[in-house]
Amino acid sequence: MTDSKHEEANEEHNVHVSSSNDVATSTSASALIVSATDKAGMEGIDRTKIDAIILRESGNSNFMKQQRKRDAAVDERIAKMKKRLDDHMQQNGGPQAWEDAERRMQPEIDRLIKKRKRLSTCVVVDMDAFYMSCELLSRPDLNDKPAVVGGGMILTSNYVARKYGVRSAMAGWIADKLVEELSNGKEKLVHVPSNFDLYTKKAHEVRSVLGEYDPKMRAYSLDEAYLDLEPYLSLRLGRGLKHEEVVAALSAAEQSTIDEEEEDEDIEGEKDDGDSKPSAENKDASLDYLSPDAALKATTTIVDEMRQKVFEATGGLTCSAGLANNFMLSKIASDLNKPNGQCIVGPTNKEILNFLRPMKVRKIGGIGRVTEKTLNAFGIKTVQELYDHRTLVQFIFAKQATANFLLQRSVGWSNSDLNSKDEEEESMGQKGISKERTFRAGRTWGEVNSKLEEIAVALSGAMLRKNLFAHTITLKVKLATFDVLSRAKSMARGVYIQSSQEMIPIVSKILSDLKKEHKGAFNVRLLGIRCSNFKEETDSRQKQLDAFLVKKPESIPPAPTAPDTVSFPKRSDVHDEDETNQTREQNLALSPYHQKTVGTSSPPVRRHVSSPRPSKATAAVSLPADEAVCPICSKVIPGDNDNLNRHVDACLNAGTVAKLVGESNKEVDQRPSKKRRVLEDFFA
DNA sequence: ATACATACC
DNA sequence: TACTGGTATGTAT
Repeated sequence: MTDSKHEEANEEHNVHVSSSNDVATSTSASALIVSATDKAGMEGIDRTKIDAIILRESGNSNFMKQQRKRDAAVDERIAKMKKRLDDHMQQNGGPQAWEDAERRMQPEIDRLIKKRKRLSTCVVVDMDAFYMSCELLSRPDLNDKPAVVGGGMILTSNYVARKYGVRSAMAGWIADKLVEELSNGKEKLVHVPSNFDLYTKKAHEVRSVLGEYDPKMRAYSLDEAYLDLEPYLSLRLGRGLKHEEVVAALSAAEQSTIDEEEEDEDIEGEKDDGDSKPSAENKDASLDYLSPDAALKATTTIVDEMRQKVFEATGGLTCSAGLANNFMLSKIASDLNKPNGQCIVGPTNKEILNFLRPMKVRKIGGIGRVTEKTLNAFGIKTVQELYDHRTLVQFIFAKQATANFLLQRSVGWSNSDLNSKDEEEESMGQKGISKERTFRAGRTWGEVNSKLEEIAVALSGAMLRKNLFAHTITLKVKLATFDVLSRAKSMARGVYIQSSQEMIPIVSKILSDLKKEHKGAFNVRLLGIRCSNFKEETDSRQKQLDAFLVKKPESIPPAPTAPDTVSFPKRSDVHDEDETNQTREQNLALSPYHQKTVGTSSPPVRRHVSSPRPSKATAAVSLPADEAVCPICSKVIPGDNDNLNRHVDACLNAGTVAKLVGESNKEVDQRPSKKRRVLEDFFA
C-alpha cells in the first residue's frame, strides 16, 4: 500500500497483497494489509498473527481510513471500466473491433520478439538490505537483535526484525508493537537513525566497482544500478584482454566519447598499448562467434567476480544481480536469489517466456498496487494471463501508451539500451523540483505559514544551485485526514521565478484560498511546494556559465534515497529449480583482480550516474576544489558544498539580489531560445 | 493548464 | 502513541 512497493522493491518477492485473491471487490480492511509470506526465519511466528496486530494497531488510524477510501475509489473506477467495456462490446462494431485489434497486435509482437538482444548482458545490481547492512558494518552487535534503520518510518530492517514481520515502509510504532508482542515482551526493536552520508559513501564504493564493468552504468538509487556488459564482454572474451586492460580500454573509450561531445581533441595516446582502442565498432562484431550458452556461462562468472569485488570494496556489503537481455527481465531476476545471489535469464524467446509466464504481473516494473488490482479484476494475475488477454487489455486501458506498455511487457520486451535512455532523459532534463515536509497536525495557522516559508526557502536554494527557473508553482497540502490537495499556478507568459521571495506570496495566497474553500477541518500535516516548467537553456555560452556556477568540481552526484530490506550474507547455493531459471552461484575462487587500475582516471564513471549532465558543448569550467562562487554576490566562498549552500541561502534571505534576479526574470522573452539571462549579466 | 493518482526507490 | 520524501508520469477534466 503506501507502499507495499517498498517491500516489493527489495528481496521480499514473496510479498503479496492479501486481497489479490478476491477479484474486483475487496474493500475489506484486510485487503489493505501487506504481509510477508513465510520466508526463512518466519517459522514459529504466525503470519496471521502479524496481520492481526497490524490491523488492530492501525486499522482505525486516519491513514488506514484514507487507504480504504482510495481503495474504494479504485473499485469504482474498475466498475466503470467494466461497464465501458460491456457497452463497447454491445455496440455493432464491437466484436469486429475486437478481432481487428487482435490482428493488429500480432505484427507488433513478432517485431518485438525479433528485436531481442542476442545475449543476456543487461545487468541489474541491487544491494542487499543496503542501509541496514551499512549500519551493521560498524554495529555487528545488532545482528542478533531486531533492528531497523529509521524511526517514524522504517527504511530497512535486519533479519531478526523481519521475523516479526517488520519491514520497510512500515510505521515505526507498529513495528515496535509487533516486536514487543510477538516476543512476549522479551525483545525491543532497536531503531538506528539513518545516516545518508554513510550510505552515499558506500554507494560510491559500489559504483566505482560497477563503473569498471560499464562506464555508462546508471545508478538508479543508492542501492541499485543498471549496466550493460556487452562492451566489457567483447573485450574480455572477444579480445582476450585481462580485467585491468578492459577497464582501461573502456574508460579510455568513454573518455574519448565525452571529449568528442565536448569538442575537445585527442586524448588517447598512452592510455594503453595502441591495441586496446576499442570503441563502438568492434564491440558488436566481436561477440558474434560466441554461442549463447558460452555467453551465459561467461557472463555468470564475470558478474560473480563483480559482486565479489563489490563485497571487498565496501568492506563486506553484499549485493544481488539479475542478468537478461533487457532490463525488465534483469530487474525481476535480480530479486530472485536475494540476498547475495544472482540469476540469469537465457536470451532465447523460449527461455524468456518460461521465466516470465508464471510471474505475477506485479513483478513487472511499472505495475503497482492499483494496476495489479485492476488487472486482477479482469482475471489477469500472471504474465501468462496478461498475454492471453492482450486484446482485452487493449480495450480496458483507454490510453494506447498504457495498453502498449502492457503488451510489450507481456511478451517480455523492454528497453535494453542504457544509452537511448540516456539521451531521452538527458535531452529532456529535469522536469520539476519539489520539497515537502510532514509535521504533526494541529499547528497554529501562523506556524503552518512559517513552515511554508521554510520550504520555499529550501526549494529556492535548491533551484538556485541548479540554476532552475520555473514557470509553474504547485502547492501540496496533506490534511490530518490524509486527504491530499494540490493547487498550481503558472506565471504570466515568459515569466519565471526562482527566489523564495517570489514564491512565498504566491503559495501563501494559494494556501489561504484552499483553507477558505475547503469544507471541514483544515488541519495540515504536510506542506509541499513544487516548481516545474523550467526555462529552457539553449545557449551554450549560458550553459558554460551554468556549469561554472552550479558545478562544484567534484561534487558527488546526488542520488535519491531508497530503502531496502533483508540482510544476510549467506553465500549459499541456490534454490535453482526450474530449467529456465538458471541460477548459478559458483566459482568463489578467482579474481586475481584485486587492485585497481593504477592512477585511476575513473571520473567518467560518475558522469553518468545520476545528475543531468551539463550537456554537450560544455566543458565544465573548473574551480579550485574547495572554492565556489556565489551566484548572488559573486564572492568566492571557500569550503565545501554545504558551506556554499549556507552562504547562498543567507544571500537569498538577505533578499537584496533576489529582488534583482526576480525583476530581470520577469522580463518577457517570448521565444524559447532567447539568450538573455539574468545571471549572465552578473558574470559576463 | 490544472487536479489528483500512481509508481518507483 | 500518530504511516516519508523527491521526481516523473498518467488520467481526467
